[in-house]
Formats: sequence, C-alpha cells, structure tokens
Amino acid sequence: MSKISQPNSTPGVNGISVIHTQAHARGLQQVPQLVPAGPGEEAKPGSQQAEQKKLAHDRNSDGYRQRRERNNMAVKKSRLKSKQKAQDTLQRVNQLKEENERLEAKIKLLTKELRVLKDLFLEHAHNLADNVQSISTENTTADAAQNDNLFEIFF
Amino acid sequence: MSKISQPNSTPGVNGISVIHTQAHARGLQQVPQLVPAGPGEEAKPGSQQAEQKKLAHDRNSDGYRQRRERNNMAVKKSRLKSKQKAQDTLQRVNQLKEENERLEAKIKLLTKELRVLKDLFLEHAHNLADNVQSISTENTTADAAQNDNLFEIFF
DNA sequence: TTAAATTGCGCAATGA
DNA sequence: CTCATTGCGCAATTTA
Repeated sequence: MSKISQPNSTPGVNGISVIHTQAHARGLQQVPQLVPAGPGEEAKPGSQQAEQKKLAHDRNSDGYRQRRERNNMAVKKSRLKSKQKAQDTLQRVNQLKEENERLEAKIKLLTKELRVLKDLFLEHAHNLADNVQSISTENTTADAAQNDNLFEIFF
Repeated sequence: MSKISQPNSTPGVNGISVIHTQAHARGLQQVPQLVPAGPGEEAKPGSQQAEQKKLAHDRNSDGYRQRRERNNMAVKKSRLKSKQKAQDTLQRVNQLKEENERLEAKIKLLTKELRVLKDLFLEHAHNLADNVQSISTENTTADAAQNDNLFEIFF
C-alpha cells in the first residue's frame, strides 16, 4: 500500500522540479572511468565535442531535464512492458498446463477405447480361428450369434 | 503530500564523497546542492522525533551508510532472484511445449491405430448387418442401414 | 548523430 | 531492527 513516495523528486510536486540535481547526486559524482575517447583519436580536449558532452551533463541545463524526463518515461514504459511480458509468460504456462491435461485425458480415452477394440478383435480372432477350423468358409448361425454378442458388448 | 522526505540532496557540501559508493559515480560534476527545506513547514525545529528522523537519514551518519549498503545488497539479491525466477518460467514454458508435442504425437499415433481397428470392425459390421438381416425375420433393410449409420457415427 | 529502449544501480518507502 | 520488495530516477549502453 505504499503510494506516496517521492524519492528523488524535488520537494513539492513531483513533476518538474525546480531544482533538481539532487537526484542521485548523493555525494559528488566522480567519473570512474569512462567516456574514453577512443584510442588514438582526437587530440583536442577542448573540442566541440567535449563542450557538448559537458553540456549534456549539466544538470541545470534545460535540455538535460528534458532528456531526463524523456528517459524516465521510456524507462517506465519499458518496465511496464517487461512486467506485462512476464505476466503473459506465466499465463502461457497455465495455458500449456491446461492443454496438457486435456491431451492427457484424450490419450487416456483413446487408450481405453483402443483396449476395448483390441480385446474385441482378439476375441473375435479366436472365434474365427475356431470356426475356420471347424467349418469351411461360410458363416454359420453360431457365428452370427457370436457376432451379435460382440455387437452388444461393443455398443 | 505530507512529509516530504528530502531525497537525495546532499546536505550542503557533502564532504563525504569518499564514503559514497562509487556507486554511479558518473556524472562529472559535483552537485552544488541545496537542501531544499520543504515547503514551509518546520514548525517544530526542536522536536526530538524530528531529530531522530533526521539522524536516521543523515547521510553522513555511519549507520546510514551501513544500512544503505545492506539494502543495496538485499536489492541486488532480490533482483537476481527475480530474474532467475523469470528465467525458470521461460524454461517451464519450453518444457511444457515439448511435453505437448510429445502428447500430440502420441494422440496422433493412437488415433491412427484406432482408425485401423475401427475400419476392421466396420467392415465386419457390414457382414454382421447382413447376417442379422438374413437370420432375423423382423429386421428390415432399414434396420441394417441404421446400424451402418450408427457405426459411422460411432467410429 | 539522435532519440527511444534497455539495463544496472542506488535510494527510500513499505512489507514481512 | 533486519531483510525482502518495489517504484523511481540517473546514467551508460544498446537499438533502431
């Protein structure tokens, strides 16, 4: 239930602050190592690029704030998207689980059905064999009766 | 808007840069910052509670840094865990997908097998119907036809 | 080169 | 109080 929390914002309303800077700016930020101007390249420290770079990081700059604001929005958007995707994935898992159960049930049914038919088939085969052995090629009344029996069992 | 926690502003000059985790340490400038006294509100400057609160948030405090450090670790840990979980979920999805394919293949096989057996029975059913028709005085051709129909429906 | 999207990280509020 | 979570902003990178 946390709702109000305005970590890095300026006093007052959240939106655009009057003085921002505090932001992360906890201590002072030193440059660790970065912005390596490539290896042998540009031997001009005071180049225009340097100037721009500096400006780009000027927290008081208007453009800076604008950029930050945009990035913050992008971040929010991206995170929302990410969260959504994660949720979708979870949903997908449940979906697949259900599908799985459905398939397993179907397999069970088919297997059962198959078993019945196979048994029937085998039984009938035996009868046939018997009949074939005792009689010639024509169906007899007995056969018919048997068949009837099978029929009833099957249905 | 109520008690605004004064976020990250470094009180006056933070001479503690050393302490700070190099953390982000990127910007290249120090932040001159402000101490935004909240909107006119300190009605009780001498409040003990206020004092304590303040102390708890005193960035210069030794305990403060310690707490921050611990929390940062906890955060990292938590996020790692979260990421891991997400990864597991994705893996679960693939696992279920495979399982599904396996099941579908099995169903296909069973269905095919079933089809063969059913066809056999179906063929036999015709003979049966014929027999039934011939040996039963009440049965009519219509009955036989209906049986055929049932077969088709059932199989 | 630029702007948007991602990603890692620390802070603070809050939950447990 | 300590640890776990979570929303948020900053800045470096990656994409497009």
